[in-house]
Amino acid sequence: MKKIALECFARKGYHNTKISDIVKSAGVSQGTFYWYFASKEKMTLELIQDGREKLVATVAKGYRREAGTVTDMELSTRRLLTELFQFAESERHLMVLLLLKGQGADPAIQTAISQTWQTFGDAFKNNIGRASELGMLPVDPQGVSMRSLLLVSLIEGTMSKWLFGPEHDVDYRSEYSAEQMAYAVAKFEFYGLMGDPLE
Amino acid sequence: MKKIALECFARKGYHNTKISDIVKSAGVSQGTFYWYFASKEKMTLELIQDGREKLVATVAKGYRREAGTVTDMELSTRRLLTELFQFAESERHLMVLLLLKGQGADPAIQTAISQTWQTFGDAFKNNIGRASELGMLPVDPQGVSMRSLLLVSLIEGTMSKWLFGPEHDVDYRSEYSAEQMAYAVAKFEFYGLMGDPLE
Amino acid sequence: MKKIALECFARKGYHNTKISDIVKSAGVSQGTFYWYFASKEKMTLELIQDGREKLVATVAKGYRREAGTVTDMELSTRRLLTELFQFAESERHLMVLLLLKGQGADPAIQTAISQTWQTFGDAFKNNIGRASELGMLPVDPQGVSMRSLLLVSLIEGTMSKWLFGPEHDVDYRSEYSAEQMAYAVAKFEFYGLMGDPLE
Amino acid sequence: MKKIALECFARKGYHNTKISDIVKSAGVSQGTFYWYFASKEKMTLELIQDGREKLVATVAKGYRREAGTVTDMELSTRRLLTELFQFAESERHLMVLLLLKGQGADPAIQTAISQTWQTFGDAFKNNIGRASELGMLPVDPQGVSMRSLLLVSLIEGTMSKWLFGPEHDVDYRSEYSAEQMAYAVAKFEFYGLMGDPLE
DNA sequence: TATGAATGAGGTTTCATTCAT
DNA sequence: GATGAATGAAACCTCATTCAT
Repeated sequence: MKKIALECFARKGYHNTKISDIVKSAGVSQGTFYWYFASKEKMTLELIQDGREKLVATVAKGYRREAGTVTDMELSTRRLLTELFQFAESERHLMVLLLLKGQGADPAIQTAISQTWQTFGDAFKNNIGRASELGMLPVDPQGVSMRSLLLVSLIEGTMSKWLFGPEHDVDYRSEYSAEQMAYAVAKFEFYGLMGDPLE
Repeated sequence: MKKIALECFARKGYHNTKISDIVKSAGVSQGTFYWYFASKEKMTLELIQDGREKLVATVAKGYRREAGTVTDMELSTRRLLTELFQFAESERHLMVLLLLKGQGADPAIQTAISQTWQTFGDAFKNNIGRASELGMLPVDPQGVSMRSLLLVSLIEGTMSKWLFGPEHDVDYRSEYSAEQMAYAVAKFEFYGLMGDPLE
Repeated sequence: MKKIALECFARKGYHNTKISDIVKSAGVSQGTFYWYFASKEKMTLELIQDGREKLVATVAKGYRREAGTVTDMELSTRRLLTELFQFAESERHLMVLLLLKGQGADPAIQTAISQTWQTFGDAFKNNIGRASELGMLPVDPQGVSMRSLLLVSLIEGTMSKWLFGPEHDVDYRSEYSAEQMAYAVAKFEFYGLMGDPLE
Repeated sequence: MKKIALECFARKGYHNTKISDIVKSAGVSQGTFYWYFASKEKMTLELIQDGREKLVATVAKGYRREAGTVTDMELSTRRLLTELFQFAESERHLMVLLLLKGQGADPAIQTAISQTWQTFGDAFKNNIGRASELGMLPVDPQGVSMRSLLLVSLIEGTMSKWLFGPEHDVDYRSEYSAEQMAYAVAKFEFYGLMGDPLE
């Protein structure tokens, strides 16, 4: 039932998904929903909690960075991004909740989503910090928080647009593969628009 | 009344803002709302339409790019971004609707918001295209669409995080000024993490 | 609408009275109920509050006791009880809520009813206290609280049985008039079963 | 399970006690309830039936009145009341259902409770009748029904207030013992407020 | 222009009861 | 005997919208 609810949320948003929609799709009665979940809100929080765990696991799995040259760093970033984009693709309905449709929901849900992204962002912030200390990145007087802000914005934004396109369509498929995205984003992350993409 | 509605939407989201909230804040009666607007949805669409015009005007105003060196380009980008961040700051309530809280709303509203961002993105896409043709940017085999995707994601994301912080709080104030953000984003846009920020 | 609700409560009890019953009797829509009252509970509390005020006013009106002989006291008690029984008869629906049907309701309502009877009981307690001090009543070693407990129990109980009969029927009418009840209760109050009722 | 149900009813009232509450307290499943009882209502009726039998037995046990003087009568009344108050104390949860919380229940249950009290009242009525015939009580032109009404009201009311206090709290304990109550009520019953309580 | 009482469809949630295992 | 998942009717309540004044 959770899976069905997730799809409904993805397609119609939190508020526009009625319990009756979910149970109709699941082929059970209204009462059954309340046998499994205390309320609509509680169920959504479970959904987000589940999603957060998967997302964090993916980040942890992707982040195997051996210290070394900038090229090593770029490579390992590419590996992480590939994992991330692949995960996002395989969990579109979850991502639409986390990236977009949670916005219309109730405060408790918003908070849960924000925390998820904060956990996500922290992983990147730590990494940039470590890389700076190792002298692999130029020192930034505005500190690590600005850089991680830029970085996370970039990743969240590209993920969202790659998955759902400009219209936020759940069934949108980009012309680019997860690997291509990871390559392009990693390149941009390190070298910006000036980076030689052919290199 | 529009202004008040915008603030309500910004604070509570579209669905959680009731007509009765708006009119109570405005000090008028329910009926009066329906004398001015055909419906909640229509009013919101007006709000977005107004916002789109202002946003486009700001982009148009900021984009005065004289062809020249990459440094010229960076400079003019910085000017545009400064305008944008300043505009966003002065129109927080509008931006929260466009960037975040429109997500919970009805399809027509979502579409209007998407179109607004598409208009926004097109301006950047055209510019990158022209710059590539003039040989100011390395040629990218994945074309201009990937680059504008990255760029717009970066700008939208940083704007959102700068304005509302990690918790999406309407009253959040960043430690960075609009100018600082514009500088950092422009730098990152052109040179990525490797760009020497002290240069 | 309050009046209609009171009658419904009187006939069916709090829980067995649905909002739909009330509005159907009133000939309005469900929504209208919620225009006037915040909730079923809030409305019932208003009902009880209104009732308490009337009840207290009646007690105040009836209690004009000039110090004097025991016969004076009995007479003034009879006057008070007459007022009370007449009031109860004219407000049957209120009394059924206060005396009986409030029992099935929610905690807040129960509390409000309890407080009403406490206010009621205090009036009697004060009076017995004063009468004892003036030497009009034999001194009771168990103090005034036992006596007022007995007295209030007697009055509440007889009122309830006189109004609604053994079956708690709202439409029950006793064979005794309010005056007859007041006479009998006052007699019993002062002399018990041994009091010569013909005197 | 009946015992547990009785306690639940006593604490929360009939309607506010859910089957799920009862079975949770009993440590069995919902289905088990319906293996033992046909329905919530039927079970409650059983509860009341059981209670009625015990109550009647208590009255029967207490009522051993030898004809004689008024003092004999007062004494035997005191004995009966002592039995009654002791029984009530030992069966608080039953009494709260019979005296108070049955009010919110369904018609069939109300009727069963009313009948219980009628049975109860009849015992007293018969007794007063016999005492009047034997010339032990002054003749009352309003007949025996008024007197028994007063008497039963007094007893039910004092029992209720003694057991549960002004707030109808199941766990309330009066400062008076069952014997003290019986003494005071019997005194009041025969001599009213004028009775010399020290005699 | 402006009011505010009235509407009613539809939302989430409750809970006594059933039934296959 | 006992379970617990499943049911569905019906409850309370919400809120965008209407309309007589």
